[in-house]
Amino acid sequence: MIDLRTLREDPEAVRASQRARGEDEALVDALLSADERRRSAVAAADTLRAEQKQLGKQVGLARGEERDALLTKGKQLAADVRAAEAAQSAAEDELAKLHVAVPNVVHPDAPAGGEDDYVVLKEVGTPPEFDFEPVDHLDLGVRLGALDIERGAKVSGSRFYFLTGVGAQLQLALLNLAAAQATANGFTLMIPPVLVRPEIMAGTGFLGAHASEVYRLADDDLYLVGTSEVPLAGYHSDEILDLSAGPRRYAGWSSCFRREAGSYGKDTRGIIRVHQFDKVEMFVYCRPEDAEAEHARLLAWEEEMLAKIEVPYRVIDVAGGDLGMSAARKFDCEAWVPTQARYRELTSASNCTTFQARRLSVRYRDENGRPQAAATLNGTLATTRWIVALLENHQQADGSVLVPEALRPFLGVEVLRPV
RNA sequence: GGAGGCGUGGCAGAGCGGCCGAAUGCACCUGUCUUGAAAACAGGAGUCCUUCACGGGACCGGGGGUUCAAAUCCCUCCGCCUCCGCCA
Repeated sequence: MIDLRTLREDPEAVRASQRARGEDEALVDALLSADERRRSAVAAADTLRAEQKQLGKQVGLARGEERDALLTKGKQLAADVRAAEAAQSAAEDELAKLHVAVPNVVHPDAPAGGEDDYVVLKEVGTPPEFDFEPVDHLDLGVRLGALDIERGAKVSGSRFYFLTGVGAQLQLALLNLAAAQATANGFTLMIPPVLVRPEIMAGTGFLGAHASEVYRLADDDLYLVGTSEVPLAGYHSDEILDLSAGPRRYAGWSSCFRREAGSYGKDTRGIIRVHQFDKVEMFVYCRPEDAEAEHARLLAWEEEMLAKIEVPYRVIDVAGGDLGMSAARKFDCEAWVPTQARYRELTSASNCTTFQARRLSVRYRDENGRPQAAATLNGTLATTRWIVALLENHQQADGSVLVPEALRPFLGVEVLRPV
């Protein structure tokens, strides 16, 4: 949820944000007027309640005729209060409905526009030159005995796969490398639940426009998470955190589940886009004034990981229309995929400012001891998809794949060879 | 799956339908005392909404009901705990 105080003070900023996202500006004014109506409804109901409270005290003391008269008056007041409360609650519902529909206010420096309007912030490394025809990650994976898509489909359907032998080991090595880096940087490693309650899923902003992306277990009214961001954001919900010592940093290791609804025909080959994958994700709670600096740190940590697996990549500043509901700004790192001759997303670092925290009621005490909404951020350290970039960029003519130096201690071998 | 119990402030734990935002203890903060600390004593201290402010209102798991009036009575949902069974 956006901050209504900020909205009242500077509605134009929110309108500008809606424009940057390519969304409806009128929503802003509808929200403003709903806010106004709610506040007057609250004031009216408060006044009546105060009156009723006073009267109630008198009834307790009165006797005889006086008491009867007061009771009659009380009945009338009770009806008035009931009506005023109904009006208040209607106004509150209407406000809430509009409130949750407004996405986070886009950072003023984020590019406006849609998916293709990103800005490239930098490119690191150069795409490898092969003196042979490079093979894609699926063929490589099959030859290495690392990947079995056919049986994945047999057992679970399309977009499912088995990581087999060295494939499974490779993923563990990647995730362990990520977990080790996170731990070394002061993150608390977490293995969270991957099924969450509706209010947690809603609080993270995934039940809005992206609701169809989320698996739901109807019988139990639980949702399968698409990222450990969800349980980690819920971890401190309804709490007042002590952030005086700095940000709280968590690294969540979990399986992630995505329905990939509406992506028919996209990335159908291999493990680029799948229903289930594993990920180590950084998640941070901090004071709002520290969020932007923390966002830069998350990006730096992602780049540190990419450097360790030695693949060329670029960093993009994602445009407003492609941000998702909760993010104010998002930096993606995209690795070079040789057989596609283009960059593909490997990491994503979002600054959600106070948007998620306000929904989930995560607060901290400011220097005056007042509770305030905290800021939350998240960023990727490693996922199953990284295997794609790793295999393709480090392949050799004989079908073997060189293991990057940093990964060797975790994998135990220097080269993966065809079986 | 079956049986039972419980949900009150940071924690523990009281609470005849009106005088209960709520006793008491612990923890906490501020003073006094002390060279300093401890102890003792005095005081303070929840969250949310609303208001420029004074103030007003809401919150005793959630929702609904009874009543002039509900932490207290009724219904319902949710959560937690214990025991038995089953599974791993």
